[in-house]
Amino acid sequence: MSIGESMAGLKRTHRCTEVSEANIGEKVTVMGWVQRRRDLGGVIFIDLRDRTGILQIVFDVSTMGEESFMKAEKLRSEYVMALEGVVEKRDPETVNKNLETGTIEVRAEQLRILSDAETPPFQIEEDSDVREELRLKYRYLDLRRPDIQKNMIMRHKLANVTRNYMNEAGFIEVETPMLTKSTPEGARDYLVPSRVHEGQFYALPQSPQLFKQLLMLSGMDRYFQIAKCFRDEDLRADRQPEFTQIDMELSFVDEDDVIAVNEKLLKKMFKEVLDVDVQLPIERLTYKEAMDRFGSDKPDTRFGMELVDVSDLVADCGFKVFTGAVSSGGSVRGINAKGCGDFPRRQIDALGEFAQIWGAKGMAWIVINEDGSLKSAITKFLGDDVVESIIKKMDGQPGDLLLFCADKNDIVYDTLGNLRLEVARKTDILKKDEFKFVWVTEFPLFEWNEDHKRYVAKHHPFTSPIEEDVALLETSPEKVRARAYDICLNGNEIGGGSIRIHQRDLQKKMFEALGFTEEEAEDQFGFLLNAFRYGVPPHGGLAYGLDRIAMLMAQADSIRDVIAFPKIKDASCPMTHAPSIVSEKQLEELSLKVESIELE
RNA sequence: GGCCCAGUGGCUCAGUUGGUUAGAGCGCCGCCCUGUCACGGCGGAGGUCGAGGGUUCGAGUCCCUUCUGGGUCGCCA
Repeated sequence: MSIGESMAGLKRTHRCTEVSEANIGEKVTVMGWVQRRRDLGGVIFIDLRDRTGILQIVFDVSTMGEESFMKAEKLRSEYVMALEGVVEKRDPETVNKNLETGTIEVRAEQLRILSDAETPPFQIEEDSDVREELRLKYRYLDLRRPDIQKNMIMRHKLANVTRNYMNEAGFIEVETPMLTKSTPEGARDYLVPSRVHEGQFYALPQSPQLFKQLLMLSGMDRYFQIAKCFRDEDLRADRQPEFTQIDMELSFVDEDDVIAVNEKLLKKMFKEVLDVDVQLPIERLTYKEAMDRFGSDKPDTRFGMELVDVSDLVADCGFKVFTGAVSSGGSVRGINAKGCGDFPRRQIDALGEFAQIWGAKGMAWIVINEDGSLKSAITKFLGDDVVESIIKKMDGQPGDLLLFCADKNDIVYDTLGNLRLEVARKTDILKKDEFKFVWVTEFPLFEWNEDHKRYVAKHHPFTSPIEEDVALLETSPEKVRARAYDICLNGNEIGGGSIRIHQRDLQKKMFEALGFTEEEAEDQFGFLLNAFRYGVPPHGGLAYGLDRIAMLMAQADSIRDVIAFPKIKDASCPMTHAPSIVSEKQLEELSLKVESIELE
């Protein structure tokens, strides 16, 4: 039979670690969970836990009487108790330096067991290495663990700092609809059937994009929202189907204005949440620079190992793989893995296999031995002069490992960009407590989609092209640069935005370039085009992935560690078992029929 | 959808070239213990080795299939 005493007549006076030496001699009432029990016979120590930490309670048979003591003997892990007692200073030899409250303890006078508890399926403790499957099934217990609670509190601070800053900076928080219109462009939508409109569907927002633009048109001037967003795509360690954006939009601004506001926000966030100083201004790279130097549009700038273009050096050498790549419009580039010349052959081969994930047909390499001699399968094809010039250009020193990729440019970038990260991981040079920001600007406006055989917007269709490139919209769309910018932190895209199109004609031209017919544009975005007839301020904005920022701040490996109730890989919830089948009656009301389901 | 990794008491793991009755630590239960804080001591319970099939005299171990979870590529305007 379960125990569950009333707390009537008791009022909590302190949270666990709010009790301090200042309270010595006072009677206090504390409540919480039993973290640990140390039963020594005539005296029992209980570590009482709440979200603030641990407080030691002493039950002493000689001072509290047999009957009360017998109740204390029943206490077990995770029981919920209320306790009245007197705060005492501990003897010097019994001080626990590991506890915030280690110099005091509470001598129990009256105990109530508010709730008993079954033994939890895993121990509630910090740095638990229980498998995540189980943790998520019992997430409500997992959330009792101090490190996850710390993450939740940190996330709260992050949101709170953001709200305060945005308010001070003149932003108004406006809620936008969760039930909205499906737009096939972009990620898959989560659809919500309408009961009233038979056969029709709402979509959950992928972002408040169109609404925030309309709010600018409405004269809100500066809007922000901490907004839930939804995308029905496959999950990753840093991707959930529902996630939170810090979303903002500003009127009468250019790129520099948006960046200035956000640099101050980032500085404040990291100062107030982590006490980390972000140096302003944050470095800016154009997309082209980012790709040329780091092989990535979200470069990790915590370390060098930048890409070096050696195409001109090898264009006429005797190695067909290299000359072929150059003559067909691609390139040959390399990275210098400093001090990795001692990698065993097996590890170099593993890097070669890794390179193939990114589409490279192979990976050439040169080891510069400590005595200056070379080990490589390709030097004999290149010729001494070429090898020497390559090593010079790449600053090859004894003990270095040079890695090369020769292919079409996008494959070279992808391969070397990822090899660069892989080598960094293998050599353990990435420090999670180092925070390196970088803006990446001037993204291409479009990218070619091979499946659909047309250009698609790289950011979204409302992104303004750079003015001098507008003429290229009809002739060579691939060359048009966008007034778009991403903010990256340690190789993660944590936010992105753009200056939007505010001219109706240009917006129409954009839809044309994307292959929309006038009817399609009208059907999907008619309300926006229509709104644009009525006076639009130039505007732009940005949206952060709040979960990702929280993850990096918490130095967590997964976004799930900073989300209270995350979904797992197949987008289901192991605790609630959502999604689930619904009753015939519910389907009927929605005029829906499920054609076939696999029976369990 | 592809590839890679993992699955052995409640938890975390070990388990040799296939060989007796599958082990450890933590947790749990009982008894003892008045200054512990990873309390200690003594005793105890707890396992269809993810599931199914196959090879074999014999399978936790080898093979096939499958399930579950993680990572990743595709995908994510």
